[in-house]
Amino acid sequence: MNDDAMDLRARNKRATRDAISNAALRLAIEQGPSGLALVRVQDIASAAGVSPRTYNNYFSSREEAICALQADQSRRAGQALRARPAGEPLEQAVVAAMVELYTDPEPDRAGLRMIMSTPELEGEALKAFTMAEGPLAEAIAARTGADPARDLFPAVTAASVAGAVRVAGRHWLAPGNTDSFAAVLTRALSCAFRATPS
Amino acid sequence: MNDDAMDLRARNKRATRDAISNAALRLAIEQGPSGLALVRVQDIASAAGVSPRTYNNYFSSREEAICALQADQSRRAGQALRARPAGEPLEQAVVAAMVELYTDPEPDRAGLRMIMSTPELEGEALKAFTMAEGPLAEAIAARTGADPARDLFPAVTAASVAGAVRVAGRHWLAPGNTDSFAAVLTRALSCAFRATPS
DNA sequence: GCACTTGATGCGCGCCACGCAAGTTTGTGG
DNA sequence: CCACAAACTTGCGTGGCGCGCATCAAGTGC
Repeated sequence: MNDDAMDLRARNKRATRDAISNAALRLAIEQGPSGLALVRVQDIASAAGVSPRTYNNYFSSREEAICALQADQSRRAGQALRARPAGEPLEQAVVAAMVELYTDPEPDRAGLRMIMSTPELEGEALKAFTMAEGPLAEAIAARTGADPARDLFPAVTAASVAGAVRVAGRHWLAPGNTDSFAAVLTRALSCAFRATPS
Repeated sequence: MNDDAMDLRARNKRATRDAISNAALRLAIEQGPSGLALVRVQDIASAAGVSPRTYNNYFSSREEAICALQADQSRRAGQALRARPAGEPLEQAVVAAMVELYTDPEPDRAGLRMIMSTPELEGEALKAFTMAEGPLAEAIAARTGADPARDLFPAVTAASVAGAVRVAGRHWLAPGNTDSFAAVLTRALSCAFRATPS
């Protein structure tokens, strides 16, 4: 995962991929949620210094390219939870892991707003956040000794957590909100674990 | 919502829409998750007895057409919960509502498998299930007297419930499973409300 | 160095979403 | 009963896009 842990080929690949998704997100933000159709594949490719055909080797749709960074972050949810001390209670560990994962650094409002409140991106955005569920469920199962094949608890909890992250994002973007994302996220996760009014 | 509660125009529109989404889902199932690319817009349209252009007036992608029935079902989640007696405890009401909504009739294995385990449909499928969250959150807020603008609890709970439904579907489709969907769904929802190993 | 693997690019094809402008059906008021 | 207006369907044309295929260039292991 660290750069010097892979060969030149892999590093170049990752670099191009990052360049493309960064360019895609940046251009999308520039046009805003309403002008997404104006962001052409050609624009993304040339902004990333790459041919349109190459762009297409990495992503098979503009939506996927735009949401790729968010998806990559979500993929790290499992490892974030595993990084917590083994003795820590589940809820506490999950909250700490998610707060660390999603608030380092504090998310970019424009980017998150672009992803979360553009209708054409809704499907990809959901995929991006849902991407956390698999790894998270595995990490939860490992931590609690549950059997992922029989117990529904790990997968359901992972889904609840991912859902809480989404809801927290939406609430954080709402006009008039002044709290830090960490605070909102903590509140949302606490709801997910209690499922009772807070 | 009832057929005779709308004029001819509305009924015809709904009929066309249903014809298209049914045709889309049927054709997709026939080709299986691997052959989705073989289902052309032209095929869906002619199977539904409608022109390709008309198909496009109802849906803006094949994926959307295929998942439309699932999406419509999810949209009814709010009303399903509101139909429960007012005094009933939240968890009990939610479980009853979801079981009634999603197991009447028992879901079609081929259809659900098509939707839930076809990579190209992942985004639309997530949208379809997530579509339940908004109405559900409103119904939960109404039932508990929470303020949707300030309290995260309704939205987070709705997201947990929708997630549990998805997880239940995946588990129910898993090879070797013999339980009824109602049973799996009940178990999943109970996990969502407790967030502790069952 | 040299053969081999892997990624980047150009080209071309089939498909698709959608604006536009008829043509056709449905609902309404005289 | 009829004409008119609103709404739906359809055909056509256009701009993009996803992707297979063949080729070229860069990186890798011996």
